[in-house]
Order: sequence, then structure tokens, then C-alpha cells
Amino acid sequence: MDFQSPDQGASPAEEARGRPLVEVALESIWHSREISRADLARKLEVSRSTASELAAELLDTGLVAEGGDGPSRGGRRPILLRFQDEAHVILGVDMGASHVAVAVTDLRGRVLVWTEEAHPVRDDPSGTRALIIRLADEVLGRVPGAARRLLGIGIAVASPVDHLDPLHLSETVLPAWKGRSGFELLRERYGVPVFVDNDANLGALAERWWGGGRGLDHFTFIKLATGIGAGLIFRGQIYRGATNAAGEIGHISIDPRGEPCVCGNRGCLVTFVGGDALVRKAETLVAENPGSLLAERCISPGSIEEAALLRDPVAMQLVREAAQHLGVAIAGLLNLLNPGAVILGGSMARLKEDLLVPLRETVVRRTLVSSVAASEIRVSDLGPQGIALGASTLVLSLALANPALFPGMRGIAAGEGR
Amino acid sequence: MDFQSPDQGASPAEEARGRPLVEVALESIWHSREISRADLARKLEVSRSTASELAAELLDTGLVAEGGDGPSRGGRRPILLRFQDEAHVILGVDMGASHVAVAVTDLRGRVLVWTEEAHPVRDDPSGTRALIIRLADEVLGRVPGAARRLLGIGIAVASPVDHLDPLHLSETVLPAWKGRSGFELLRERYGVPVFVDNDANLGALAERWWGGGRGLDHFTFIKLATGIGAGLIFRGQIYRGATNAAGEIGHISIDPRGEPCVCGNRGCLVTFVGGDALVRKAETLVAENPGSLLAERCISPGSIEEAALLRDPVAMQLVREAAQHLGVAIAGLLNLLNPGAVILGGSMARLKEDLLVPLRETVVRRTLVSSVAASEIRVSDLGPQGIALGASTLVLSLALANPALFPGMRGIAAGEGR
DNA sequence: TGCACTTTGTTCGCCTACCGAACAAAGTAG
DNA sequence: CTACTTTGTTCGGTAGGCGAACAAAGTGCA
Repeated sequence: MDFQSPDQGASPAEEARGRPLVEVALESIWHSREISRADLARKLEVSRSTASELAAELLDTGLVAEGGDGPSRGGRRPILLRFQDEAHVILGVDMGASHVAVAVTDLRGRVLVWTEEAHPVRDDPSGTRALIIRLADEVLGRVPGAARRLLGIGIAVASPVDHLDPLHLSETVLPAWKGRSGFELLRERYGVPVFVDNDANLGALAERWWGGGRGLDHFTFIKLATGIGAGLIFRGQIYRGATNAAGEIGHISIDPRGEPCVCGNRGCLVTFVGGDALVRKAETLVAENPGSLLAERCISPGSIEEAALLRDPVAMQLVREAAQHLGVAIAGLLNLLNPGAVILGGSMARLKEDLLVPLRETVVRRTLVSSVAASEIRVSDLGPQGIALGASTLVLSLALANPALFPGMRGIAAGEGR
Repeated sequence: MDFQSPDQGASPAEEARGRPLVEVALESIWHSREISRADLARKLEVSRSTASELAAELLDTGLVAEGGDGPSRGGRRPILLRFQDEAHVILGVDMGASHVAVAVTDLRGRVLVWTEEAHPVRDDPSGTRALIIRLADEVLGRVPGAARRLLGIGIAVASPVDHLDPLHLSETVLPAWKGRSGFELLRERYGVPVFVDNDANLGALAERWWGGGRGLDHFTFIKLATGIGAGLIFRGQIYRGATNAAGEIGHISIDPRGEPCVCGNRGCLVTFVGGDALVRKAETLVAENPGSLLAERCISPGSIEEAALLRDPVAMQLVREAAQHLGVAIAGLLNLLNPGAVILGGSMARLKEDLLVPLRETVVRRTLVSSVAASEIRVSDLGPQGIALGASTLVLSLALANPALFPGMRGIAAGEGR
């Protein structure tokens, strides 16, 4: 046996130096929303004199401004430094399997404008690209000064994303696109950086910043739709695996004797709770129960959700069974990963307890340690905007962590280059 | 919906400043084994003058020494700085369910002395503690100057470890221990820091540093024994989950209609390939096939492994079936986590291809993307010493990352306090 | 109201870690 | 032997951060 050293990850040079203090200060002020120089000094563990200098530097960038005095704590009243949430806007794009949604947000993740349109994304690359630009122009046009203030564009796609070559799309999942996303067009049209990631990952990111994942360093977001994907947050960050293929929870087998799946396996989770499987089962059940609300119109995951909200027995049975199957997979996930929470988003999130009760029941019966069984399972409360918001959040997180990536933010760490 | 900021992880103060340059230099020299000042400067991206100063400081600690000249590259020959692997020794303890093993290693992970003894650890806390001390005294006695050079002690336990209170043991897994490990004794007896972690985690760590996981930032180590545990390496580090319960792969259900398990679930992986399950199945098979090698003596996971190595048909059938069941669980793991490799250790690792061939076959049939199916599945080549080596490696990794934890290394970053 | 005490924010000199230029030492290549 | 490299050291310079001191602006109690 030959003993060698483990290869090193990041270059030691990067590891050694901390980030520039201004950047940390900026991020810190963003987190605090408003903070005095003295508090900033305490938070960053630097002297007050240094905090003062940092403040001066940040005031120059326009990202921070002085906003009134804070309450006295027994001495002189502090001058509050306030992060300027409106200094820039971000465009978030959610490109699903059969729809496109776009949102304009500010730097606090507030959705200023949002719009959505159904489209056969999977089969129509050029039409989809045109649609994205049309919707983007529309929403940006509705925000005053958006063009000037646009910081960057984030795009969520329902396909694995190689984050070394993010403009390339998986040819297995979206064959008609032939691997070419064409998102360079956006960069050229708007003149800002463009970032792309998988939709389940970005859903998870949105939960981490604005939803049920706040304060949790380890949790899992599960997106229920035509396909089923998981976004894994580890140590507060998106985990992508060795080849950016992590999170394919839909193709975990929960029954070795189950129906064959397109992937070659048997009894995959999608064959029980995927969009197509649900519709197929619904059609069978409706044939037996013609009185169901579902008999009235074309059956889709959306119509099943609505029927269940109206307490249609057939729809509710479908949901209950789906929850139980989901429970088996989630129990396995809890045993293996021990996340702090599991957050469900997508087509069934609006059902809340109708989905969660049978799900939790299955999970408790199927997990080892009580602490794991006690893991919180919730539905997302970010609604249909969640994914687009996540795309926007990707840009925001990068801007705060590494302002140098954004020429539009010049003034802070301008000399960084690359 | 109320928008708030995500909580911050590490304090911004820690985040801002990089590690002290001396520490980075020390780690860098360890990785290089020997390196000139000029090369060190290039590697750390500092000036040669700074590298010279760092070298001077490290020479004082005794952890680095000048060792001869290197080859010229067209100019003056460099003086090589050599990391002193023998400057300290580390004690690694592997406390399994039914045995104790201890190893003394140097700072390069070389096992200098090793010994092992069977013991009913689970049921005999005080006897186990005495045994550990006896074995530790014995192995340390066989290494000249060990007492003086001892840097720290690492302990691997077959139980989840809360890494805020590492001396506490799980009362569910080891009820007889009543939560108290008593490892403080070791700290007092030898006067060095003691660190504890779960055995599968430390097996994974050993693979990351010295085994099949070198250079892989994302992989999974699976320990097959009485229980089945997984050690997950994410971003080059051990992943422990939200409550240190991650890696319980043994209680993932691979068949919802399978036999009930002690954990309350049905068809858990352990009910197919756990030590007890294997022995039970072997007994059934032996009754039908009295000619098997297994009929000759008491059946245990170890004897099954040996019979299979001797190509006993009954044992090989057991192994094949176990591999297939393991394959189902591993396929799920690959879909979900997309690790760069899966490394198998423990009671069946010696079987190599006899285990891997049927396993890989199952996995390929059961994973979605070809890139995931191509994920390497290997057996560990660290042998029975792997876990104790991992315990030792835990101490080594901490010493290199944070020398301030080790009073015995004083001279470097001595003022750190804590 | 006055006085003692706090807290904030700024100024200014100082200290330390690191840099760059210069140089001697020790090699290679023709 | 000469021209050119590379290594390692020396030494003065610089910039980023610190601490002490101080003015400004508050609180609380007699």
C-alpha cells in the first residue's frame, strides 16, 4: 500500500487570505439591514476606527447610505448605515418543462413584478428563447429605471447544469435543445452577467434565504412536478455532487417489484407520484367514479391539486397515496442525510396538511432514531414564484459574496479583475 | 409572507480573516513533503522574502527541517524544507461493537504499531475502558519516545457522536454505557487532546487521506459489519447532518414488503446484509447443504468471508445475494448524492470482485444517468486497520488545520488561547 | 439644573505583516 | 570564461488595521 497525501482542494493562496474586509462589511450590513458603525465594528470584530473607514468606503458605492439616528443606549445616538435594497434590481427566470416565469426583484428578494406563461419549453427551443426575451422586456419595462439598475440575470432550468459550462443543457433531459441554451443572447441584450442552475437547487436556495430554510444549514427541498427533483443544502450552500447530477430523488426505487420506469429501474418514485403517473391513476379512478370533480375537465397535476383543495374524494385519495409513497423515499433520505428539514414545493404544496399528515405518518413509522423522525417536514410558502425568486437569489448571493463579478457594482473592489 | 434574511453561519469576523499564514505554510509543506522556499512562495503566492520568514518560523517548531539540496533548475540549487513526519505520534482507537483495535501512527499516517482484541464492547463499558488503556499502553510502549511525542488521541466509536459533546455516547445504540464514554480518562492519563467520531465517518476520512478517496471531494464510504453505516464526504470534509445522525444507510428500506427490522421499518438494508442477517441465512442454507465449509465451525460474518474466499458455493451465494441487495441501496444513493465514488469497507472488503461484480450489475440496471452509473464502486484497500487509521487521521487533520488546538505543538501560533 | 457617566464617531500616531528591489551565492549553458 | 538563471537574504517602504485620546451627544441621578 502506497501512502500519499490527499489532493488539496482550493489553492492554499486563496485559502490563506480572507475576503477583503469591505466585502464582508457590505454583506454584514445587508444582513443587518441597518447598523451603526460601532455595531459593525463589534460584529466584524474590528476597531471602531476601521469600521468608520469601511463605512466611508461603502457610502461611496451607493449601496449603503446613512439613514437617521438610532436609539441611544445610554450615550450618543448612533448614525445608522442602511443597505440600499433598491440600488439594483435582478431578473429571475424560471424555465420549467411546460412554462416560463420571470420576476424582477430588488436586493432584498422582494418580487417587484412577476409574470408567467405556459409554453411547450421542452420541444421548442427557439420559441422559448423568444418568449423569455419578450417576458423579460415586459417585466423590466414595468419597473422604473430597471435597465439602468439591472445587476444580473439568474435562470432556473429543469435540467442538470454543469456549473463549469452553465450555458450547456443536458441533451438527455432536453434533447430538442441539442445542448445549446442560447442564454448568451440575454447577456448581450442586457449587458449583465447571467447565471444558470437547476430549478430544484434554486428552489432550495430561495427557501434558504426567504422561506422555511432560513437559519438551517442542512435541509432538502423537493420539487414535485412532471419530474421530481431535490435541491440539497449542505453547510448553507447548494450541494451539486461530483458531476452536478445530485438530487435525482425521482429515480430512487421504493419498490423493487414496482412498474418499470423510463430510466430502466423499477418502482422509481416518479412512477408513483410523478405528474404523468398521477394523471394516469386519476383517469383510472375517474372511470370508476364519474361523479368526481375531476371528470369535468382535462386532468392535469394542477386540476388534481384544485380538486383536492375542494375536497373531492378521488383527488384526496390520489394525494394520500402519493404522500405515502413520498414518505417512503423521504424516510430513506432522512436516515441517510439527516437534514434539519424537508420542504416540499411544486404542484402539491398548496394542499398543506392534507399532504403532510399521511406523509409524516409514513415517515415516523420508517425512520430509525426519534430525532430523525422528528425532522420537520413542511410545504413551501413561497408559492409559484419560488423558483424564479431562487434564480434571482442566486445572483444576489453571488453579488454579496463576490461583488467583483458584477461590473455594474463598480466602486467596490473594482480592481479585482480576472 | 415576511421576508427576512437567512441566518449567517460562521461569524463574519472568522470569515473575514484568512488563517495565519504560518499555518497555511505548515500544511502546504506537509502536503509537499519537501519543498524549497522559492517553491513555497510560488505555491502560497507570497514573495520569496515572506516565504523565507515563514520557513524560519517553522524551523523553530521542529516540525520542519532543512534536508539537503534539491536539483538545480538552471540556477542555484534550492534548500529543501522537509516536513518532519516523526516529530509526533498519534494514537488511533477503533472501538467496534465487538472488538477494540489501537494504532500508533506518525504524522504521515504510517501505522507504526497496531494491535486488536475481541471484546464484548457493547455490554461491558468499564472492561472496555480498561482494555483500551491496556492496549494503548502496550502500543505506545513499543514506540521509542512515544509518550513524549504523543500529539493527540482519536477514537472511532460505532455510535453517532454529537460533536458538541463528543464524550457522550448514544444511549439508544449503546444502552449499557449510559451515555458516558469515560474517555476523559485518556485525556488525563496521557495529557493530550482527545477527539471522538463515528467509525464510518472516520473510515471515510481514512479513505480520503490515504485510500481510494484521495483527490475526491465527494464520495461515500460504506462500512459493512454487524451494522451498516455510511461516511459521507462532501467538499472534502465529513458531512454529519443536522443532528450528527447522517449516514444511517443500514435502515433505508429497500423493500416495503420485507421483514420487519428492530428500527420499526420493514425491509431495511440491514435485514438483508447486516451481520446477524447473514449468519441467520447461512444457518438456513447450511442445514440444506451440510457439505459446505461453513458447516465446520461457528458461523460468523468473518467465517462467511473466509469460506467465500475459499470459493465455498454456499458462502458465495450469500455474498452474491448480499451484493444485489446492497446494489439497490447504492443505486438510490448514487441518484440522490452523485458521489464521485463509493468505497466499501468492513467484513466483505477482502472479497473484491466477487462482491463488486454482482453489485455493479445491479447498480447499472438501477441508475438514471450513465455518468452516475459509471460512478466508481470499489473496495477499501486499507484493511482492518482502516478505522483506527481514520481515528488517527482525525487528529492529524485537526493538527494541520488548527495547530492551536495542540499544546504539544507549541511554538506555532502559541498565543491563540481557547 | 448640574454633574458623572456612556456611547458614538473621528483623528492620529504606531505597529506589523507583507512587498519589492537589490544583492550575494551557487548553479547552468554555450 | 562569460552570460544568464535561480535561490535565499537583507532592508527600507507601505498599507491596513489598532489603540489611545478626544469631542459630540446622549442618559440618569442628586
